[in-house]
Parts: sequence; C-alpha cells; structure tokens
Amino acid sequence: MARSVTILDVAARAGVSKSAASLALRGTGYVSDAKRRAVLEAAAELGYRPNAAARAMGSRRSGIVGLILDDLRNPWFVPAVEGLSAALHDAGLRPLLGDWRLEGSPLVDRFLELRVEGIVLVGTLDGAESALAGIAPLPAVQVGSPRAQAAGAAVVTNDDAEGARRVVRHLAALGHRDIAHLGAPGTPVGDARRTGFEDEARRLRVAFRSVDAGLTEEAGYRAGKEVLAAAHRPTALFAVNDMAALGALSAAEDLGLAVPRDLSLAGYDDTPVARLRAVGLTSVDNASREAGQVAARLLAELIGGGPLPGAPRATAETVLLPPELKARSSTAPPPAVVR
Amino acid sequence: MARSVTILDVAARAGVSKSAASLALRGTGYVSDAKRRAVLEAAAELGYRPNAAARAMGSRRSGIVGLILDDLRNPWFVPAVEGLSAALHDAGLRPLLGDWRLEGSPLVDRFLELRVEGIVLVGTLDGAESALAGIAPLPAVQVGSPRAQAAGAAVVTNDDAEGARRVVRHLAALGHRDIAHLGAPGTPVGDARRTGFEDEARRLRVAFRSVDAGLTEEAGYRAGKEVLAAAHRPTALFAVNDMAALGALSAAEDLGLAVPRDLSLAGYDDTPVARLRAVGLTSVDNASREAGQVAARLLAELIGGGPLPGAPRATAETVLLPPELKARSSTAPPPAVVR
DNA sequence: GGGAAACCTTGGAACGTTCCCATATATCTT
DNA sequence: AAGATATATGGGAACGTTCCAAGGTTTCCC
Repeated sequence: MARSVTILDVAARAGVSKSAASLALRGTGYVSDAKRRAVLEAAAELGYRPNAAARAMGSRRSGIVGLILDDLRNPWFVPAVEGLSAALHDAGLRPLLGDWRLEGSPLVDRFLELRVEGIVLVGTLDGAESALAGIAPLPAVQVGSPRAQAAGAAVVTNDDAEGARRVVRHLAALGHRDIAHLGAPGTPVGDARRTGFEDEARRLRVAFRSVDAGLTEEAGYRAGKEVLAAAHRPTALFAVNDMAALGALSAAEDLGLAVPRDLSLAGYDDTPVARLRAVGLTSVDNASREAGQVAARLLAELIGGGPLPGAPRATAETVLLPPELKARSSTAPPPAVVR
Repeated sequence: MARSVTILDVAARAGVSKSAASLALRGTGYVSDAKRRAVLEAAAELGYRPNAAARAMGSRRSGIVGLILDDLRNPWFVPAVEGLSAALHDAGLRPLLGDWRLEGSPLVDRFLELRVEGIVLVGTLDGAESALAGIAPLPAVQVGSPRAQAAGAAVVTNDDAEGARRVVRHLAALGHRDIAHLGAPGTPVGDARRTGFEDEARRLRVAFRSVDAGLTEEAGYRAGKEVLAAAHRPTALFAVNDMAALGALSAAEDLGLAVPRDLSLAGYDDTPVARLRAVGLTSVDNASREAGQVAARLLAELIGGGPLPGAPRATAETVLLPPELKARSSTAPPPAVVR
C-alpha cells in the first residue's frame, strides 16, 4: 500500500510550507501567484487528492448533507434530488444518498457519525419517527408530504390540494358533471388530494363521490371495478396517483369501457408510465425539481447560521409549490347520451 | 455549537483510559467485562457517536465503498443494490450511493477523497471511461453489462444471451415459426440479446429477422410499426427491453392488431411496468439481486487482500448469472390461419 | 514454584488536514 | 517619515480516533 500523497509532499515539491500549500489549494487567504501556481502544479504532478477525513478533522466541518430517500423503487424523487443536488453544490455542500426502506435507522446513525451538516428527508418515510428524533439538533428539511415529521424540520412540498383542484377544473371544462375520486385516505398525499377534489367539485357544482382505494395498482383496480360496475356510473375518474389510475384503467377494460370514449381517467404524479404512448394518462406534474432547489437553499441557510442566529433551530416552516396539469389522451368530453 | 461528546468524555465518565474505551466500543482486544459494561453505559448516557472522520484517520480505513449508479431514473438497479447492500454489510463495509448522470466525474473525485476502499459500478455508465481511469489502483467490480469497463475491474452480469434464448424457446413452444427481434445494436445488452436470439432461432429452425430499434419506447414504436406494416408480418415480436416492447405494443394497437390474439410480444428486464395488469408483458427477470450479492462478495475479497496478495489487482473476471423467463398475457399461440 | 502464555491496562505517537498566531515585507495615507 | 493597513509566510497546536509498545496481572502447565 503505497502511502498516499499528502499535502506535505505537495508542499515539499513546490518548495513552500504546508500552510501555504493548504491556502493555495483551497483558494483562500493570501498566497502569492507564483506560489499558488507552483503548488497547483506540484499537486497535479503528484496526483494529490485531499483526504476528506483529515479535512473534516481539521476544519470541524464535513461539508456533506445526508439525503434520506423514501424508496429507490419509486423514482418520483429523481427531479427533487436533481434540484437538491444542484442547489447544494452551489452552497459548497455535497449530498450523500441513502435509502430508508433499504437501510432503516442505521442510515441515520451513519449520517450522524459522518457528521453531516444537515439532513434532507425526501418523501413520506413510513415509520421513521423514532429515527428522526435522533437528528434533533441538526438542520433538517423535508421535501414531499411528510408523514413522519422530524421535530422542527422545515417542509417544502407540492400543493397537492391545488393539483387536485386543477384536475377537477379540467374535467369540468370538458363537460363532465359526475366525477368519482379513488382516494387514499390516511396518507398525507391522499388526504390533501381528496380535500382539493371535493372542494373544487363542490365549488363548481359538479356531482362527485370519493371512494377509498389506495396508492397501488391493485387498489385502483378493485375500487375502479366497484365504482364502474355500480348502477349510476360517473363519466370521469380521478385517481389519487398514476398507479391507482392504471389499475382503474384495467378495471374499465375488463368491463368493456373504452377510455376516453366511455370514461375519462386522470392520475397524479406524472410518472414516466403516464407518458407512455400506450397509456397516455392525464396527470399532474409536481414541481419536484423546484421543490428540491427550494429545500436545498433553505437548508443551506439553516446551516450557515440561519435567519435567527440565537435560536436553537429555525421554526418549522412550510413552503407550498403549485403543480402543473398534463392533459393527455385519457381525458375527453363525456359521451353525449349520458344524463 | 456545543462541542460533541468524544471518546475521552466517555472514558472519563466510565473511569477508564481512552484506549480501554476504544477497545470496549469496538469489541476487539482485551477488556474486562466490568469495564466494557461501564463504557457502554457511559456511552449510552452521553449519547456518544463515534466520529467517522477521526476513526478513518486513526485506522487508515474508511470502511466505505462507493456505488456508482448509472441513472436513478431507471430503477432496474434496485434489486442489485439491495443485494450489494446486504452483502457489503456482512463484510463490515458501508455503501455510499451516487448517480453518474447527475454528478458525473466529480462523483469519482469525491469517492476518492473519502478514501473509499472499493468501487462498484452499477450499469452501463456511458462516457465514463476517463473518470474510471482515475480509480486505477482501487478494487472495483462492475455489475451489469459494462460499456465503459474500468481497467481490470471484475464484471458480474446477467447472461443476456441465455435470457434471449429462453424467450425464443418459449415462443417456439407456443407454436410461433416466424419471430422478429427489435434490437439495440451497439449497446452491450443489445448485442448479447440479439446474438442469443439469432442463435436459438437458428437452432430451432424458426424463421427470424432482426431490425434495429433502440432502448426507448419511441424506438420500439417506430421499429414495431415498420415490421408490423410489412407484407409478411411475424406472429411474435421480441423486443430488446420492456420499454421498446411497450412502444411496439402501441404500434400494434395503431395497426388494429390485438395482443396476444394477433401478435405475441415479449420484452426484457421484467420492469414493474411489465407486471401491471393493464400491460401483462412477458419478460425476462434478471437475477439482479444475486448479481449484487456476488459482486459485493467479490469486492470484499479484493479489499481484504484478495486471492493474489502480491498482485496489484486481481485479474478481470466475468461472472454470468442465468435469468428467468416470466411468461404473462402478452404471449400466446399464434392465430391458426396464418401461414 | 517457575516460566510461559493468556489476559488486561495505559500513555504516547500517529493519521492529514485546518486553524491560529507570530512575524515579515510591501503598499498606502497623512 | 512614521505609522497603518494589506499582503504574505510558516511553525505549532488542535481535531478524535486507532495503533503500538510497554508494563501489569492472572492462569495454566510441567
């Protein structure tokens, strides 16, 4: 194991002190141009790589923030992570990813041992309450509707109620006067979307009903079948998410209903599946990338002392971002004969 | 910023030396039971968290391995990462995730600065050749078909040729005698799958043709349309992956062909979409979880000195794992009238 | 009962940085 | 010309661990 190159090797080769080399490499403080160049050149020649652990020791700063992802299997978080990543980088911080489902609470321990400067919780994080309690004094921001909220963490999320309202407006504008919602009560997104749906339907004087389904395809299939097989069936279905909408799509097909001729169908989240030509599902696109950016900036602010330098932690704050409707081929005017 | 509690605080409270505390906390070496208990208790009371950076300094070992993921958007890697994660843990190593598309070569720099003990490359990693050159002396394993192979890295991958052969056998057994393949030549998976397809079709004396498509839905749609609109159309289509298969599905629908009545369709990768009821696509399930495990064990062996303690790096080795066919509703016997 | 082997304990050195301070020189200000 | 400021330089301490060597017990075996 050839001992790796240290800053002392670089300093020696450049003919300067280790302090000067350190300054030159980081680009802070006073170093003459000549020395700076010599140091940089020596570093390049030797293939010098700063040792992150030693740097963390010396500076008492790790420069990293931990991102706890809810579930890698559900890549809805990708745009959010992109936004986070970019904005964190601008603040001189580096993200480290971990999967909550996969690693569980040891993940939090690991982040704490790495002395992360802040934590971003991405998604719902089922059953994370106890683990989250451990991060108490650290700056934390949660992006996406939280179930387990870390004590005092700021929350940046999409305005799910508004998204649901937009779906109703879209369907109503197409002429639908009887809409059913396949909901997922008890989940944060489920509750917000249902509330938005019902409020707007009421406001627009559209007949509506909400049935309990769930967030999975299976749940959408079952609830869809129930609603569509009933005596008086709605002309449009709004599912709590794209998965449930796809389940409902299967249910409609089973019953011989064509989408969108006999039934309009809308989902939520604008997942890649919704965009498939074979599916073409009308959905709602969360401004997740922007949410990630906002969260990162918020966190950077909290880490950098925050707006209340004396207080132990900035007060919990909730930022809501408006989503965007993506109309596709699964929604159309209702059949004329109906009603 | 209350200075965090160190091992010295723990040692003082337990009434032992820092060395004893260190030994007790790690569970190595000789410590009396009484002291061990006292130390553990003191640590718990104080909420002691070892400082990973300091530990890395002292031991000259980081205990972490970097996982470079090709693209978070394509969650095919999840089972592989699960397998990796579990097996690495058993070897006392911790995985750190990074996304190649998102972060690019700075990701490699970061891993090197963190002094990771090994690197796992997950997936194809387009354009990563130069970055990968930098990891030269580190143990590295690549899981999934590589395009950019790190010099001397071992490769653990799925036997794509075998998977393609199984698809052909399945279709032939159903009675198909004319099969087309929508391929993605030039990509590692594309080439292997096409070769397997053609070899088996030839062996079974089944008429076949391969057309160039690509790995996306769009590519599958275009190539599917071309093949299906031709004068003599095949009774079955085998696409290079599920996305392309879904594109072909749309093409078939556009042409008024019902799947599987008029046309059987198979994909590859067994993505969640293939499993959706509304889709029901016959596909091939890669043994990715197992691939991850094998890769992790291989890497752990390389890190722990490896089978050739003198050599600079174990010779590149390729492990092939057999995949499994998942027959679903998109494949059926061909229509009797045809041919 | 004498020596070896196992068990236990500890203080100091080392790891590779950054930070802090002391000092030196150049450049401005009046 | 005398300070004041900005610029530059380097030596030593600190960060929180693990490792090492050295010493002290106990246990075991012949």
